[in-house]
Amino acid sequence: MNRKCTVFKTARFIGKRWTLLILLELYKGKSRRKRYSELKERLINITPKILSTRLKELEKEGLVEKRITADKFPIKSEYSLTASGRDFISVIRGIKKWALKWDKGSVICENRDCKHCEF
Amino acid sequence: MNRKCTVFKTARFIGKRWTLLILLELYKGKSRRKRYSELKERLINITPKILSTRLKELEKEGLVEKRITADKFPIKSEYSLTASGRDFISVIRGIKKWALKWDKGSVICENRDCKHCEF
DNA sequence: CCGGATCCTCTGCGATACTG
DNA sequence: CAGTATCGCAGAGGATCCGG
Repeated sequence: MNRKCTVFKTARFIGKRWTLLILLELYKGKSRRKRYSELKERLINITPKILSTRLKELEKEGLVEKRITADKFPIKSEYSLTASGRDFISVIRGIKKWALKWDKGSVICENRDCKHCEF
Repeated sequence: MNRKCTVFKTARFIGKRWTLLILLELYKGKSRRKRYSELKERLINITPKILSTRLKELEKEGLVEKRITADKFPIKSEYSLTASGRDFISVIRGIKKWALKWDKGSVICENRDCKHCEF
């Protein structure tokens, strides 16, 4: 396994800031589409640059699908999880399961215990 | 989930370079202990600084156990996976499984297909 | 309303040299 | 043998302004 390895790249990928949060936010609504502004509003303190960067990365990796309606104003762009994106949630669940098993469960996420996180 | 969240921290953690490789190297020998120099030799191109940094991080996170014999020369320090470290391999397997499922399986790891990786 | 473009800072990581 | 110390670069990430 080197830096070309998919597993390694995937690990680096999900290690980036906001990536998991964005996936979670899209997952919360199941397959419902979310507007860019909607995501920005919910992801407290995220900057527009990072959000658009991450969305592009996720789109490129095939976890997120973008749909634009440019025919009429205002232009809307909506994002949703693809099949692989939804499937990826199970990977995150694996991480969470491991984290909760080996202590670390006391840490809170935005004032809620990890145990009650929607993941 | 914010930057204090364990899941998020874990994700960032495994996203660091060499971390997975070190865990794999320690896993290869099952519970066998590995010397610092042994790890350095096997992990091609790793610098001593990064190796010692990662080992400290892993030790701090409780995935790796260090044992030193300083009573006689030469000083030996040996590393091995803890129970949580061994358990973490399953998380990596989850990542691999996902990666192989959604294409990406064609990428090679040090001239071997991911499918044949020991993880 | 949805981003792109810029600029700046800060950290990760690597190379090299050195030490108890 | 098992690490530190020092330097420097490149990329991640943030703030802010600009444009279709």
